[in-house]
Amino acid sequence: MASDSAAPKPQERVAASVRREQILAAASRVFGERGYYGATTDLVAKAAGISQPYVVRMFGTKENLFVEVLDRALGKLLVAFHAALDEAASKQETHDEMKTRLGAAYADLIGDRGILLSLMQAFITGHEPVIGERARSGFLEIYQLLRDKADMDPDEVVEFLAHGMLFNTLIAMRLVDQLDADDPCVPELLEHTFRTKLDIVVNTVTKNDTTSAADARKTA
Amino acid sequence: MASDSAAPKPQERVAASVRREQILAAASRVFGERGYYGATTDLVAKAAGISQPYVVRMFGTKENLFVEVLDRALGKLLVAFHAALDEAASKQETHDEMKTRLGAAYADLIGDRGILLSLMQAFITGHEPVIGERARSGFLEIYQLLRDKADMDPDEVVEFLAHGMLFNTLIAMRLVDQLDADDPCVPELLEHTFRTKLDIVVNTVTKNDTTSAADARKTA
DNA sequence: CTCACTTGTAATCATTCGATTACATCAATG
DNA sequence: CATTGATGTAATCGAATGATTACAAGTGAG
Repeated sequence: MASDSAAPKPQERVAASVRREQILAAASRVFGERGYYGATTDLVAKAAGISQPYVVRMFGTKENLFVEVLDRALGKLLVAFHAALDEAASKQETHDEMKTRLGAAYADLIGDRGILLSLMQAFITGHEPVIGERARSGFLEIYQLLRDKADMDPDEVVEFLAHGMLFNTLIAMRLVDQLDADDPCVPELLEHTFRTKLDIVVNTVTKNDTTSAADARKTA
Repeated sequence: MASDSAAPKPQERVAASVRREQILAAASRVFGERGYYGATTDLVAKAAGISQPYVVRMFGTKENLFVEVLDRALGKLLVAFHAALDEAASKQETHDEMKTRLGAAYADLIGDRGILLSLMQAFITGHEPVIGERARSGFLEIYQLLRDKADMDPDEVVEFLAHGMLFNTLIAMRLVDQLDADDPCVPELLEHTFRTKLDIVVNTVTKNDTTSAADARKTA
């Protein structure tokens, strides 16, 4: 214990632009898991493997950091949808095929953990002036994309969004790592919600947790 | 300032059982609006018109209070669904009529503000051991009720739950008091989501806010 | 080499928050 | 009336948290 003189501190210096991305990735996970209030700048710092003051200095305030995470998440979602639409158009798919493709694109976002959960956390923080405003405008942006670029009528869009919100909620609720519970309802509900994407969801969400990055660093 | 001798303190004593209900009602609003972490025992106390230590002594911990709010909300939801099912059965309604009735019962819960939002806040706090466990079991309880007592097959239940989650999300996002915004998408999205219940949602959610009870007390 | 800039942290501060303690005040009961 | 329990708060405490300051150490240009 006291004779631990081996590695006093690796102290590897990294370009600020790289650190910024690392912090945003860590913040996405932490905010997605604990929400705006429940997440602390120190948790983000530990998840990113750096000190808490660095996080604050890089983004000024916790609110700024959250907004940046939110903007990134929205951007990735919109890019994924645009890509799916382009793909569907290039293959001259039917309307239903395109909708399936959009749903798959949404589900695949789970691979980049934190995106959907950060969005969800932002949505239910509507009472915060800055965050709420950004969340609302972002949601409307998604709505308009689906309606205009995907030629969906309002009812179809609502349907699509509704399933997306259930998707997010079940993941946030952590029902996905209760697949082996004694209640047979769990797999039934999950299978009928996630369909062909269930394996992706379970495999990406069950693995790791918020503190994995910090733990790995400490262990190493 | 110093000559203020008019009303030093009304100090009306109320039975603890009544206070308990007042606190739970206030907590339901505060937790529903700000979530588990964002809500403070002092905000709840102010909304209930009492002191912060009283809130803590009555429920022991903030977590206990939240769980009790969650249990109440779940109970009210289940009661509302059971009532709707009984009503549908007594009138020998069709399957679709019953589903419409269930949807209406859900929407009417908005009248008791905080219920749906507290539930939603609990759902996305799945990482908290105690709250998460209760949220998951409650969600499964709802699922089973709809599947077994309402004779819905899993796909129908998922469909129903999905729309419920979008419902909750739009309210939490505060899109409902943006009806008069310049973006014509807002009324379109809201109308296609809330249908005939839009007026109820707008009228109950737009009015008042968390601090209304405390403000009224102070003003009086 | 040296100077200036970048990257990074330890230490600390002021606030906030949940919780505890001690105390006050009202009401019922004998 | 006096006693006792219920109702309620002021004061305060310790821990957590976002933010600030001061400082250390690496890096590249001239």
